[in-house]
Amino acid sequence: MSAEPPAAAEPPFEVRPSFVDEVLEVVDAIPAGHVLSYGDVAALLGSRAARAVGSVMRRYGHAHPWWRVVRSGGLPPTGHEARAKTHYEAEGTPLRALSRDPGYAVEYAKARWRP
DNA sequence: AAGTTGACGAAAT
DNA sequence: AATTTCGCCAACT
Repeated sequence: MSAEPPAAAEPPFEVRPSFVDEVLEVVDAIPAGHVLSYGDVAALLGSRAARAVGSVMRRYGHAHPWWRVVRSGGLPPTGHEARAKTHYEAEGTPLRALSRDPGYAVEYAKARWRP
């Protein structure tokens, strides 16, 4: 018998109908002076897709407080280091000087938003 | 339609 | 410590 066994295994997790909307909603909820990492945003959605969060932010984040989402360790978004620093100083986000890389980073342990 | 890329991240090498 | 590999999901080619 030849019938092909599709063996379609269903995902053990719920399928998110709109990952994009949920990402933007979380970002919009981060209070001024605080930050979340890309991975944290994904984790709040029950996912590990930190990269997908970055992809969403690049295309749709322009109308949202994109500077409140940082990389692991508090490094600002790639390609917008200087732009983000202006926002952090205006919001009083705790920063830390670095001797390398963009020259500064957010003090993630202090600035991290805990919902 | 299938593969590649990308504001990422942690673990393995 | 640096580079590579894998994971996740949307957008682009």
